[in-house]
Amino acid sequence: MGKRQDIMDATLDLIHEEGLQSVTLAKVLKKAKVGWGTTFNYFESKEVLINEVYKESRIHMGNYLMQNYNEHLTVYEKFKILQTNRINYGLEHPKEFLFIDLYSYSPLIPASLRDFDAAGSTNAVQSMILEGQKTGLIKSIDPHLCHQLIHGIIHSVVRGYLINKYPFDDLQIQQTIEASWKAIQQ
Amino acid sequence: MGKRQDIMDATLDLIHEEGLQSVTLAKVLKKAKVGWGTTFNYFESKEVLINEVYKESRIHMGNYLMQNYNEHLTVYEKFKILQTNRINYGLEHPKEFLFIDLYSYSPLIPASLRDFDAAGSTNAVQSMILEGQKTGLIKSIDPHLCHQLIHGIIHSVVRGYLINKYPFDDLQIQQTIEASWKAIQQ
Amino acid sequence: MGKRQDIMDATLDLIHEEGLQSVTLAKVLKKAKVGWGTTFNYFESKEVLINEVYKESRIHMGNYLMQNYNEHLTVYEKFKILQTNRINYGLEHPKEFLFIDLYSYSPLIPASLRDFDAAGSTNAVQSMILEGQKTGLIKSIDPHLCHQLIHGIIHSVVRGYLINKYPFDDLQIQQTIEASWKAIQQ
Amino acid sequence: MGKRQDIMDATLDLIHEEGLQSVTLAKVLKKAKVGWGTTFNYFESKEVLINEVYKESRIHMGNYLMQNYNEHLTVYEKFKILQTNRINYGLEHPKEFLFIDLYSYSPLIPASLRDFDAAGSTNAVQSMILEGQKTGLIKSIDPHLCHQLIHGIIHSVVRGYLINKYPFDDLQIQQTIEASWKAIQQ
DNA sequence: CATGAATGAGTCTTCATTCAT
DNA sequence: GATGAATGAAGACTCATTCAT
Repeated sequence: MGKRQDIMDATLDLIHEEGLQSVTLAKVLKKAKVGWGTTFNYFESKEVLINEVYKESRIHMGNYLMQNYNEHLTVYEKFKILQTNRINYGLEHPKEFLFIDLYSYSPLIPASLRDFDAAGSTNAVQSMILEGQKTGLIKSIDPHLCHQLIHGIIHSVVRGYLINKYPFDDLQIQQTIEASWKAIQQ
Repeated sequence: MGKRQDIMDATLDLIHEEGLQSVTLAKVLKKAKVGWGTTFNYFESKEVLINEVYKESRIHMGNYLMQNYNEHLTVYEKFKILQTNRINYGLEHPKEFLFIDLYSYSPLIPASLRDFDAAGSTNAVQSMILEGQKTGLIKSIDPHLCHQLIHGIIHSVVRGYLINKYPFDDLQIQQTIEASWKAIQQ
Repeated sequence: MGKRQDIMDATLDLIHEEGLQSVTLAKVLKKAKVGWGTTFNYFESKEVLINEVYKESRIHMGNYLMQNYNEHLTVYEKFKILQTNRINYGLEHPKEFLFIDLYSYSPLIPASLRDFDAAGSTNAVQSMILEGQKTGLIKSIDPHLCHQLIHGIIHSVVRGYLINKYPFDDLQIQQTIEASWKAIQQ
Repeated sequence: MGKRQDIMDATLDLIHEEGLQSVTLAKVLKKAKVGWGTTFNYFESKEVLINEVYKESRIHMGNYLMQNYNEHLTVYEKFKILQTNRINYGLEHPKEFLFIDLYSYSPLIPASLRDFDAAGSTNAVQSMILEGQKTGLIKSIDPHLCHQLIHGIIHSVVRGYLINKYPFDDLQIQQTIEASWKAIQQ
């Protein structure tokens, strides 16, 4: 049971351990304990495999980001939940988090894949921003820029933690979320 | 004179156009219009070539970041200059900017190279943060975290612009710098 | 079945025809009618391939040298059998014989490979010499020198024949063996 | 002084230190402290250079072998002088001795070069054998075979010494010469 | 004469992909 | 479905040779 998943798991592990460019199918199938042919039964090429892993990670993260989120919360509550979820996702699932970050900006990624909105989380962030701007809570800056800004803070800070630059506990998490809120607050 | 530079320029161009992993020496030397042997006369391996390009870019950016900077400015002036310079560097030299961002977090980079402080700009940022925290202008958060935070905003926002997510003119630049200041302001 | 052996055979043929230094994998795999990848499925590098061919040749020769040999023969009978076998091996298997001679003295060979005693034939020669010296049949000279001496005669003479310097039939074989015996006889 | 000789000396040194196949012109000209162009001013190709080094070594050895030799000595005296000289040449000039041995049996050597009789030493050995056979001192075996036999003993034994298999002083030298004489003595 | 930058054919090696079993 | 032997295009790197100065 689960050869397909074994292959994807092994791929993500290898990306995390050795980096995307040094992942070879030979390593993947050795780690996943499957044969050459099996791999190609499930994924028609290496590229497809990588893209599937990315897609799965995006869906996984997308769902995670939407935890505790609902339409009826205040803007600030939405903001806090989305940012907290994003941080926690990075802390709990660093492999997926870093791979998404890396691959999203790689020239190899198909545009359609990069832009797809898993679980509607991108849309949630956008509408939270628009709502905040309408009510005067959030500064009137280009919503995409605003999105990139608060998103970028989280990724940068979590990435810095993951390569061991500094401690990152509850205190730092609060500070980071507050900083990102101040950054865009009216 | 100039073959060495031709090779490095061609390399950086190719990294920008096709991504680090799809840079092959064959493409580089074709673009630089030199022969195989020539490449190896100047760089003992492909790895060395990439590292040299990175180093040169870091030095270039380091010097750029220090423009108009001096010890006697106020904390806020220092902050503004360093952040503005970083943005402008990204806008004027996107190839170097993106490559530095990419390679700095790649598993291929030698640690010594990643951590070297070209032109003292890293140090300038650090001491600006410490000075601001001492005078109560900047929040008391881990200085490395603070550094990563304001650095990350710029990189994220410029990177977003460079892949055409939104317009990015004087207004947006001001907004970004202000946002990054608010993020860490006491 | 037999790709591995095809590759080794082609390698030995090429070494014999063109010399060790002009053996390229391209020639080997063309002669063996296999693809590039196949070669590396069986031998992790060219060096390993050469060493395997050497090892196989040494084992082959080692077994051949021990034909008709047993512990209970007289010293002279042992001597005659070992020397005759060595000559016949050279005549029947010139490719292996010359390659062993060549590679054994090459700086490329790993010491462990050079010194391994395939089929115990080296040991057999040594103990034959020691036994002969104890019974007074063979002169009291350093056993390794003695070994090198009688071994060297055979190799030199067979090698001379193989590059067509003179006829080499039963008569010459007898003369050579007798000469090598007289050389060390008390 | 003598760029040409510097190059040849460096070549022979390198052959001795690293083996014929790992000698590159780059190493030679670095060791000889000359430029690329200089090398090609004196030797039109690498092959020519190697052949010149071989030729020079052969002439050197040829002259050495003829030391103390003259037509009027007895057969045994001639034999002893020629064999002793050959051993001493090996001991005093191992680089040339081993290279000659190696290259003479390499498939790369031009036949004309292999067969040329520097200083007439080959001829001296041949006529010594013929004279000895005529007077009944030496066995009636093919003169070329006989030549190869006594030549081969020396090379094998000296080569064995040079790679440190056993001590080789006056005693062993005498034993070796005597052994080679017994081998062909009537 | 002496030099060394420039060259590219040739070498080993990697790795995604195919296909017969 | 599962397997892995066979493959060859494409990669980095070497090194003898040329030629302008």
